[in-house]
Amino acid sequence: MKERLYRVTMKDVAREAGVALSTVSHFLNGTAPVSPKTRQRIIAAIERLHYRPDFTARNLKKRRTNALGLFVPDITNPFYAELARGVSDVSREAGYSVILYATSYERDLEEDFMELVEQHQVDGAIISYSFINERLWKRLEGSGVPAVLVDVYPVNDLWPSVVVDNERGIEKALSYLVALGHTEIGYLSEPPYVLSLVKRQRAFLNFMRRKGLSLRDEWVLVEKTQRNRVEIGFTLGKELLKASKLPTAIVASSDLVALGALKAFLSSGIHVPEDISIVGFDDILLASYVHPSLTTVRQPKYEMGRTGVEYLLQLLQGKKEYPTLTLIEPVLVERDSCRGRG
Amino acid sequence: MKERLYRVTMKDVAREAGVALSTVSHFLNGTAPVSPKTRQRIIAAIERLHYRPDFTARNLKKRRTNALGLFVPDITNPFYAELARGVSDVSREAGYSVILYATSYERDLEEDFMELVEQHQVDGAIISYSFINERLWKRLEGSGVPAVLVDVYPVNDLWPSVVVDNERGIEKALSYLVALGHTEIGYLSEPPYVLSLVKRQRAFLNFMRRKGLSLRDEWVLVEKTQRNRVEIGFTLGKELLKASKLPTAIVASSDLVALGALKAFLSSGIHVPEDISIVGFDDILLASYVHPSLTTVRQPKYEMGRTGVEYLLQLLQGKKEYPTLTLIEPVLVERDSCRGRG
DNA sequence: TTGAAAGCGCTAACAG
DNA sequence: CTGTTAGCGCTTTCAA
Repeated sequence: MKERLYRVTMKDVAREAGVALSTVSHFLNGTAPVSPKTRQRIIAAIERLHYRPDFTARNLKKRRTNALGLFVPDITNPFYAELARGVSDVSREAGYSVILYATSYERDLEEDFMELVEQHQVDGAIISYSFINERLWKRLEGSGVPAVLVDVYPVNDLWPSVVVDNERGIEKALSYLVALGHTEIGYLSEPPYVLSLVKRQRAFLNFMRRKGLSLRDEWVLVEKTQRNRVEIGFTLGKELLKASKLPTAIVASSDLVALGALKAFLSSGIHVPEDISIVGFDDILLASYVHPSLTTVRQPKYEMGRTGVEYLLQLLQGKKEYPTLTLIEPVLVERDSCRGRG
Repeated sequence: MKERLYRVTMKDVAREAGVALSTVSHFLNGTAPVSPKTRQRIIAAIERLHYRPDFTARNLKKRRTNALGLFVPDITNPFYAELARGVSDVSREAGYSVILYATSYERDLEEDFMELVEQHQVDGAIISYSFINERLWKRLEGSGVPAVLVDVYPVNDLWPSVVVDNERGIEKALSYLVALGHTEIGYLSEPPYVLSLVKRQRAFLNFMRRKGLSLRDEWVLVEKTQRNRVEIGFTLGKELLKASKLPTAIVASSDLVALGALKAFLSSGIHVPEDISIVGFDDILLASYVHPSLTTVRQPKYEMGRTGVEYLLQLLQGKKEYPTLTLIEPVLVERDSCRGRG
């Protein structure tokens, strides 16, 4: 074992203060009343010795880790970054550390994460990543570690799930476009590798059929391969421009895809919103700062992160006063990327 | 203490395998040779019992935590998100967890972070946040916890520091603009609350003076209050438009500020790059996806994160084979936000 | 090669 | 109110 600086322990404090070890512990944890005099002596001793409790020891005794694991596909995606902020804030308020697990969409990191969980390196997990693999969910379940799903639909009734109402979001976007007079509407999507994306796409198709709006194959473009979201949007946008006829508006599966498409249009001399209107999904910070600023369906990411952790904290206390599925109402944020038709 | 599922411990494995506790440990850690037969029995027992070592106990014994602390001002800032990815990847490769500490620029979280460190909840720290407060550096120093600075200039010679060569970056940007024929150049900056930003601003002024280029007060706009970077850029951009005469080009202190300024210009009918050229700093992912795409000075954020952790891992092993200050060479990335003059 | 035993620093009965 | 004591699950001498 490596040489280390001498560590001040509770034992030292007890000796210095002339009291028993347990008295110090009781004082520190408030688990038993301590007389004012001993209290003073303990405080003085702690001060003098610069004592700091050792969390590892405390955690071993209490059979916990004081940490929560956050599992996201990509921390550089602003959606997850905002989510992480919400998670981080509430966790800290509750005295927990958050261990970041960002996969960069690499499959084998899922296994690493399960190791982390099974080795009890976290007390609970916030999962914002849909395991395609059913086996991993089972493994997580088997670990006995409490978990919450954020932006992931329920997979069992053990874990609460917090997701935005994706269908509603798409419907709001489409209703808005229709109200503006649009009838020829396209849909650009990243690979629908999670249920949220599947639902958005399905909601789009359903709405269009229900309203009897034309639905062309060349207007519904769904990327197959997993890669940078903006690049996907750019490629799909360029692709759309090859259509025999352009739709007058498009809905994108996410803001990043919308930004990519926007760039594709502008760089091809297509004006937004004059020639084509765009609605995004998520409302990342940058949506309001591109030109034209992006009209989009807002997901309250920060709040979703907060809510997720709040549920998790309840789970950790053995309570369970929340629904299995919490559907968050999305909000349409009107900006400058859409224009009326006729 | 709360009721918990029964935990399989090494003791159980030992009993199941019919060997001593320490033999199992030796096998698991390779600290002593184990005969093939006992090896088999142990493996079988582990398998049968679904045993997973408990890290808390191991850590207590080894006097470590197996975690690294990452301290950044704002995880939703793409610069730090990319950095975090680099940090996260290397840490995990080395078997460490990374604890995310994102402050959202709140001052009191610095104290929280110091608590984390002093309570030995991390084995080392990656600091990407300049404490204004000298006291906090001293406190970190006093904790004895190894640290590295990333995007923060050295504060002592205990901790290695990895920063981009900010002066060179600004000079590259300006040389580029000058080569394009620009002589009237402005500078928009977020609050220079860290040395990197001070250096950029200073480098700008020095370069301009050295080249004998005109330097107007109304072209050098530096925000005073800490807030959203893009909003700052937007405000400053609008502000610049009030100048008696517009510069033909501007350099921004960061891409986010540049994006805000770009938006301000475009929304005021000023064309980029026709009317004014813009150079950013950082090269965040989105720089290439706005329209026009942003010419910028690239900081290799991911690599800086990696390098920082690599140094930290060395520190943790007691080695120290690196310079106190590692200056990373910035790269000018030409895109579409600049145009030649005359 | 294997095992017994002494803790790592702290909490929590339990007794006084 | 204060002290004694038995571990939490694991690593690591030290002996056998």
